[in-house]
Amino acid sequence: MPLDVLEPLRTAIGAAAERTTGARPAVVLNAPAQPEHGDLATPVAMGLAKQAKNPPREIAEAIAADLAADASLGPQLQSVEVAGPGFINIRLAPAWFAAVVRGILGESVEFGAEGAAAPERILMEYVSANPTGPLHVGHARHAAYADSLARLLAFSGHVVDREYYINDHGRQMEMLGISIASRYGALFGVQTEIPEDGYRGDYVGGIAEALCDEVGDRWVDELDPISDDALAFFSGRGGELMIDAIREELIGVHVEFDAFFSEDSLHQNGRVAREVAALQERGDTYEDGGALWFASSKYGDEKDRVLRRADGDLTYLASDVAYHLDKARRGHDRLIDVLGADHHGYIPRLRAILDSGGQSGEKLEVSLIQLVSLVEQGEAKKMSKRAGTLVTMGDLVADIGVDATRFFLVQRSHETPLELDLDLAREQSQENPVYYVQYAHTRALGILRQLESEPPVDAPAPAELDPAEKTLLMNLARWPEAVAEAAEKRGPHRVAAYLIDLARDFHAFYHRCRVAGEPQDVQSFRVNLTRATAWTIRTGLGLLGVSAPERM
RNA sequence: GCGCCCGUAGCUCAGCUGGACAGAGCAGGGGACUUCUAAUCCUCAGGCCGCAGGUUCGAAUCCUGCCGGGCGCGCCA
Repeated sequence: MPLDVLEPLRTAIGAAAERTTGARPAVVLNAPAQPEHGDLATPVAMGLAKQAKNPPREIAEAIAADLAADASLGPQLQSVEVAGPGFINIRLAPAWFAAVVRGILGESVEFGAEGAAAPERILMEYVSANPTGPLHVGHARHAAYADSLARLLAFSGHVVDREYYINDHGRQMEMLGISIASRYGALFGVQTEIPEDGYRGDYVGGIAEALCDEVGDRWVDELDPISDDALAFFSGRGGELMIDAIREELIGVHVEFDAFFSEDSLHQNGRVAREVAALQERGDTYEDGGALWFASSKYGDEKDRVLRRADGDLTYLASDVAYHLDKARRGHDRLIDVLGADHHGYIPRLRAILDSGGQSGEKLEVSLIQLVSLVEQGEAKKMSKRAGTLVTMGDLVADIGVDATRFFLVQRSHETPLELDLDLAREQSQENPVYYVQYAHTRALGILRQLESEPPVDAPAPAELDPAEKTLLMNLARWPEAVAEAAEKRGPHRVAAYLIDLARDFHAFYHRCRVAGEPQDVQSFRVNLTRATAWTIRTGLGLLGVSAPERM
């Protein structure tokens, strides 16, 4: 069970409302911006005013009186007041705050974990870049977003499988093979042309050298013109090396997968052909203009789509029929595809595939990631694969580090285009919010290092609390809610925002409140508060794949 | 033309299943280090929350229309 420290209060308020008005409302509790509005406030009376046909203030007064008399809360409430149009403002006693800290530190499962209302088995697919070149900053955003979301969902109690779909079939792989073969030939003095849309990056030469180490001059005599066997070797083995490199690079930014699923394997083992045939048997296809069409509009797509071109080649969609049905049949409750925003129009046909195949299209959920653009010296940086001006994920990480890269990329909602100022990212390395959060963590550990012994978790509350202590604790109390919301809304950026908030409150607490050397009860409470904060920051950063250093 | 996303402080963006005077970081002004690390804190300044209507006791948040920007609408992948 997750610990939601506010839940008992919500329940008590709901019960009080029911006793006084007969209706049981959903209770919203907020920490007011104005300290004179108390520690917590609820607008619940305003919502009840209409159906109860009484002025909101009157209802609020009744609920407040009932609440104040609630024996189960007695020692934890300091005061209950009605203010404004009918807000109920609650001031909590030190005993409540002490109970919260105790709850956080003494919980049997991790604080804030397993908060999902209904745990699901979820299959996430993300990055899935062609193995024809290194990952660029767009992939980096996908990776940072999806990996953080996966961690978040798992933390919330879901079972998450992570998969990378390798687009290793078709023309672009041949291009890669030809490009590598050309560079391979050059190592032996054999000059061949790299086609117009071939790949020219340095990495191509690197792969050629690696393959040369593997097979020596085995293929030198089959390069001009290139033989089928040679092409198969250079595309196949080259793609494998490329995927290895991509996997390594992702591990470097703490992004790992449970499986790498090859598109080409679906063709090799006949799955694509079988699934297309099954589609035909179901009567969801037709021929027109020499092509085979998927009648996806039957399932809500805006128009039908080609499965097999007039020239006999299967389209990318045909692979997706096999792949998505395969995924859907593995028994997950939900499939999450993380795709670029330009794939928006692709969603209805994916759902159509599932519906046609007897799976539910509803199972599929797509997170669309908006574009990352780079700005350098005040101008949009033009990125082109052809011109070799692509900024790779590796470049970015080398520039600003893994922690800053991940935090930067996941700090903003995936639904909004991200403009990343390279100069700023470099220069601001020290000012980057990630350091702000990390520093709060090291500060907390610094305090704890001073101690000779740990205080008991159930240390009694001091008679009075500093406002900074209260603010910090109220924010800690929000953690389970923040996690649950971030998971439900598929928005890991909320965790980043929460952590910046928490770090700010902790820094303020640090400046106002000494910990070591205070009277016993004060010190014990503050130590426990510090422990709870350190734990929460470390956990939160972990959900973002960012480290929580002990010293900086 | 149709679909999706975005439009909030000088800049980059949070907040959007409606709640009390709109937030953060950066940039700008002024302060705070014999004290658990100043990678910090405090403070000041800075906003027709794109525009116009509507719903509501209450709208940055919901609805409609418009304006501006991005992306997509292939027998490409």
